[in-house]
Amino acid sequence: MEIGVSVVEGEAVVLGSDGATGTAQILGALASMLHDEAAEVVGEDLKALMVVAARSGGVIGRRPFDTRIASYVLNPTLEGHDLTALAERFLGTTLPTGPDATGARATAALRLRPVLERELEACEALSLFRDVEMPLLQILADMERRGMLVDVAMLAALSSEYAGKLAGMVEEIHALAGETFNIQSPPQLRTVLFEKLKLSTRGVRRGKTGLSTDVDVLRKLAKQHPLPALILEYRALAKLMSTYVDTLPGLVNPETGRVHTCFHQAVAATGRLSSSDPNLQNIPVRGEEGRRIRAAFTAPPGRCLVSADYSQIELRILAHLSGDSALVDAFRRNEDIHARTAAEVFGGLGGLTADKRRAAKAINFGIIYGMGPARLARELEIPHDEAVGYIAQYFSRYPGVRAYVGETVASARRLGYVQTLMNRRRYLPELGAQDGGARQFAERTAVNTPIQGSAADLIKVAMQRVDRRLRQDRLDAGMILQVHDELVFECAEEMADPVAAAVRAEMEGVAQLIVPLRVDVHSGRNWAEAH
DNA sequence: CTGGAAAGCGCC
DNA sequence: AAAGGGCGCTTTCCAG
Repeated sequence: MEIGVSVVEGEAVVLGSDGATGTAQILGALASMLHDEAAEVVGEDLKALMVVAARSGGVIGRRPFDTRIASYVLNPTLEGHDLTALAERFLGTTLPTGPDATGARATAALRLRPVLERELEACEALSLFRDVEMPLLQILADMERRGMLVDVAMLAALSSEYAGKLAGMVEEIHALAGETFNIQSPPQLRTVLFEKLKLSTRGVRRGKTGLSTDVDVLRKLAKQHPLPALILEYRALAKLMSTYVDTLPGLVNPETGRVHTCFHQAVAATGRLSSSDPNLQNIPVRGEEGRRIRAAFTAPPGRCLVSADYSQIELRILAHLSGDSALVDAFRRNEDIHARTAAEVFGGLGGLTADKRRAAKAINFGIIYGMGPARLARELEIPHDEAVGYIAQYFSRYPGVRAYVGETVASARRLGYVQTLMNRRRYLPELGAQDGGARQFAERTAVNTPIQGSAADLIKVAMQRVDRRLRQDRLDAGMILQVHDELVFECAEEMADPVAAAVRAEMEGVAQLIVPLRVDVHSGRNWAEAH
């Protein structure tokens, strides 16, 4: 049996191969229909359907085909991945919309499958689609359904505490400024800093509307006046308050007492997942207050959280892709990579200082992102020519990386796209742009995307391996979160050790790169402890 | 009133 | 020259 599915306005419309259409409003009926594992379900946004089906014990066939994700794998940055756009692009038909058009839309989904499959085959991405992205669909649905427990009382306590602190800071800031103004308004703040207090604007960057007041600028200004530092402190706390402390409780599902984030599988240009409502991929971790918020993400009594994150996965991928002998050597010896770069760039003499390591870390990341000397100079607060020297020294010590960067950009210009380890493709038409700025941006993207995107490939495969292993071993543990290089599980407290061992083994064994993959695993009562 | 741009910032 | 890659969310501010 073949079923076309179109999810319109959150309502699943099912089309049987006999052509009969119907709106499945009763979830039980839908689930039983989909319980037929022989069914081949074709449609868009199948994850929503899987969440529904899983609730009633149903499955979505053996070989689901999601048209949106197929389109995304073919060309992630294209504007429309919806059925209407795909029908236009691949079938040359204009699809009707609305409640009466569901049958036509489901039919289009069925017709699109063979077309999209041929396209995927043509760019050798069929395996990525069929063996990685489609199996991930069910895993993400399960993760969303499980959700994560949030200690709302803890957040409420933080809220009162922060409210008091913020109120005090507002008074202090207004007193220091000599007037009351909206601290959260960059234009008003700009007036206070540069017109009223007449702070020096030397070296202050400009945005589109005038002088910037962002964190870098305020840090510089802090040397002239006590106000900027206070603003920074206020902003940090206000950010935590409005984005997390006061918002998260409202996103807790009253039936489960948990937050059920939505993972998006066809959004990020590199192949990464994204997360929303709430975004659990940007929960604070740095700083004392950040960790207090993270600690509000917990496991229920008797259970605990296990977190496993890849160590330096992007730099390891750079080592693999470039084959640079020094970089490969460093990882094979399991060295501290930032210390190694510090030694290479600054010489082994004088020993490793905290400053040197911090600088080396900035350079290591800068290379991945295609950083120029100006940015490095700003970040390290050093003269521009010194930054130029460091970058030159880096490339002379890691010549394989230099060659890789050059070859990657050249190949991208020739082909018009770059690819990841699993043939995820990203087209970069801007490489041929007249506008130098746009072209350089595309060149940085050409270098970064294979690295970031390959990391995304690997962790997606890892998710599948770990999920299968946990089921095989009958471990009472469920994956609940993915944060790009980290997986989080909830499990029975006494199972933490075997879960950790299984997770580590599956993650480290996900692929044989020319350097080993390393995973750090921790467990705890809450996410801060487990990190 | 809503929508969107801009600025800013949390994470990897 | 305006900058390192990728996201999502908040607030402000202004236009419709």
